[in-house]
Amino acid sequence: MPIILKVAVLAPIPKIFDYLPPASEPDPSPSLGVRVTVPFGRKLQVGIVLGVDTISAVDESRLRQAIAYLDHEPLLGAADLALARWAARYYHHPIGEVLASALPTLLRQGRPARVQAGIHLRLTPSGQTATPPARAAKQAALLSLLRQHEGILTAEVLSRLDWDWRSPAKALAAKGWVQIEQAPPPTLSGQKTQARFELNAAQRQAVAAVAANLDRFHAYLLEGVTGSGKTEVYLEIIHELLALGRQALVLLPEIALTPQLKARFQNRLPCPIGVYHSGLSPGERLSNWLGFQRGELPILLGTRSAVFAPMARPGLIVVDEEHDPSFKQQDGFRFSARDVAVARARQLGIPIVLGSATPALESLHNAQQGRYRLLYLPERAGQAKAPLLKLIDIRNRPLKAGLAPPVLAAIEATLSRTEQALLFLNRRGFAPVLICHACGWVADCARCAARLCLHRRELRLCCHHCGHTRSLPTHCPNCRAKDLRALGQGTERLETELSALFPSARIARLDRDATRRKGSLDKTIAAVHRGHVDLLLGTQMLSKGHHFPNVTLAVIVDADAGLYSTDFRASERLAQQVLQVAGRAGRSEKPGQVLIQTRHPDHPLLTALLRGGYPEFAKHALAERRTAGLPPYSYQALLRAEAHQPEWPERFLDQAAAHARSLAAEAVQVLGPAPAPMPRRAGYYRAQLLLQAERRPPLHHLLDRLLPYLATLPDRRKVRWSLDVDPVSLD
DNA sequence: AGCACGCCGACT
DNA sequence: GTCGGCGTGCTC
Repeated sequence: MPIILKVAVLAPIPKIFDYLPPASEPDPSPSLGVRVTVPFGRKLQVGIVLGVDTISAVDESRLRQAIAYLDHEPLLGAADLALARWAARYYHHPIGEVLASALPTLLRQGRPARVQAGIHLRLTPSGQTATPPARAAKQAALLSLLRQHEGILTAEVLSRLDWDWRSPAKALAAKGWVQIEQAPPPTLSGQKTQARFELNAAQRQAVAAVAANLDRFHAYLLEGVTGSGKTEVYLEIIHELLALGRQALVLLPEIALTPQLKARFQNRLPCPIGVYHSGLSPGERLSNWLGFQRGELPILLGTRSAVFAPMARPGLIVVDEEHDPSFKQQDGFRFSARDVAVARARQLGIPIVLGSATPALESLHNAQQGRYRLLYLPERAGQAKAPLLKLIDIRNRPLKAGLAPPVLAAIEATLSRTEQALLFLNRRGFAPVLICHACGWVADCARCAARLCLHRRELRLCCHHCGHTRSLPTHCPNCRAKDLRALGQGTERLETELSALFPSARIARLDRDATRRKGSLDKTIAAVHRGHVDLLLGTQMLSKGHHFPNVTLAVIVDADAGLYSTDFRASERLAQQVLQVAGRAGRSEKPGQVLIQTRHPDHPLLTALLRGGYPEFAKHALAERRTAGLPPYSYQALLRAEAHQPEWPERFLDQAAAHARSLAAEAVQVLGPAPAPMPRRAGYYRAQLLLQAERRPPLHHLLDRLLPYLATLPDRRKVRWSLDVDPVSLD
């Protein structure tokens, strides 16, 4: 009887391939989940052994022999493989790519599952007194860094440098000024943990609810306004789990949030804490992934790719800021880390806590349906008072810097109390439109159906969709007139105009442009904390995570874009952003005020938000969704296609739609195809087909049969197409 | 995804 | 007469 390996090659091929075991291995039958190198076409590939069998559908003469196993012990256990299979099926995505996203890059490339000792640099005595070489700037920089860091640069510090330190280090070593050493594996630092926090009644209840059921799957939605102490609840539950010897996986939407959460965890929990996100060096990612997989690290804090990290002793999954759209991957394998996390917890039989001040409407609906248990934290912990929301009707008001008189007065008053104000404007750049006042010409992107945005400091026009930039014209390319005008307002313009209105105020801006330089984000935030900033303005970067205790006024400069958008989720995002920004204000004993500028002060969603906060908003928004038959009252899948030729995407989707309609009972609506909301991007014409159903099974059943059909369409090669199950954005 | 094979235009 | 364009199809 031959032994046949069922191998998922780590490539986007929706197939499992059969191989004969490697010749070199004494034991031909490996554990499932080990990596194996196999000849694949003309190249070698890394794959995962998903099964061992004695028969193959492929003729035995065509089977090739695997080269070698890469692991003695499987990297992915039965549960991890089952999760990958589930995700591949649910998202209709090739299992090989699902598995690839479950592994750190080094393992994906076939490198050994071993933690490499990190390299560190040590200053030698002669190096301490050496004069830095004048002609080698990098060497001199390393020397001065070493002197700043008490003579030692660890692998962690070195990996954060954005220049190549290796050859200068070698040069310094050759001079005898520096020693290059292999660091021992990181050891447990002597932990001094803070006393446990005094929980309030709601927090205690939440902890008790979860702690009572640590041995089985249950999903909890922890809804608590900013400052109500959600983190303390996580910490307390994890504390209990650690006592049981179990592990916790904590997911965050963004890399930027990991350092502060790690610091809070470190302060309170007497154990090492691993971090896993794409900002780490490949070596660090590998070592933390392996540490968690082997059970040496009790806690792993990571972004969405961490959801697949194997757990040696599963205890708990936490998804913090669960409403955040960043949990949905927006290309390739389009999974929702939040939803995969729930599936994973269910499969492992452990609890999962989804935390947010502003839960996704999907999650609230799940709670209402009894699928999740709602844990509510109503009050702000400590003495902090909830900020007061107020709508500012800007219709027919004279605006300065885009701000109405009452807003300007509030800023003035805040400054005079030497408190800080925060302004949220979700549009970077100086102005979103450049128009010729003489002939009406508008600066358009050549490759997108979009306007170019004016960036005045750089004297450039930029496309925010494809990254294309060009220099700012001095006169109209159409009529040669010199009267080009900037329409609309971005953060750069707001900053300029604010500094004219408040000349003595110290103003800082937080957006992608202002924080492009490494470390400048931290610098700005530190300056705000030290009170060196009076007015802080920026995009959604502001609304994430950071606490600014002396901010007592927050201004939402433009709420209207979120109210009348083609995207049905825009208002949900607006409400979430308003409250997240509001959460930055008045955190300590100082009450905060939030002013929301709008031309629609009677809009029912805004008035609901003001009347009863997020819960009231959510009630109305959910009612709207139910009436319109939109998620969470229906389920969607979006088939997208794009091509350089304008007619191809729709032609391809027409065929897809025709087939879908022939397959679909009335249980699934086939909507479209239609041009995408942005019909051209980066030179590609884009169209989409929306499939919607009241229940999931018929939708997935349809997809199961539609996708193989698409693979046979001759026109599929004319387009780039992708399927997005549970899309969060329909563009 | 790679990577070949394969059949039609501008060059030594 | 060849080099090379990217359309088509396969990878156990």
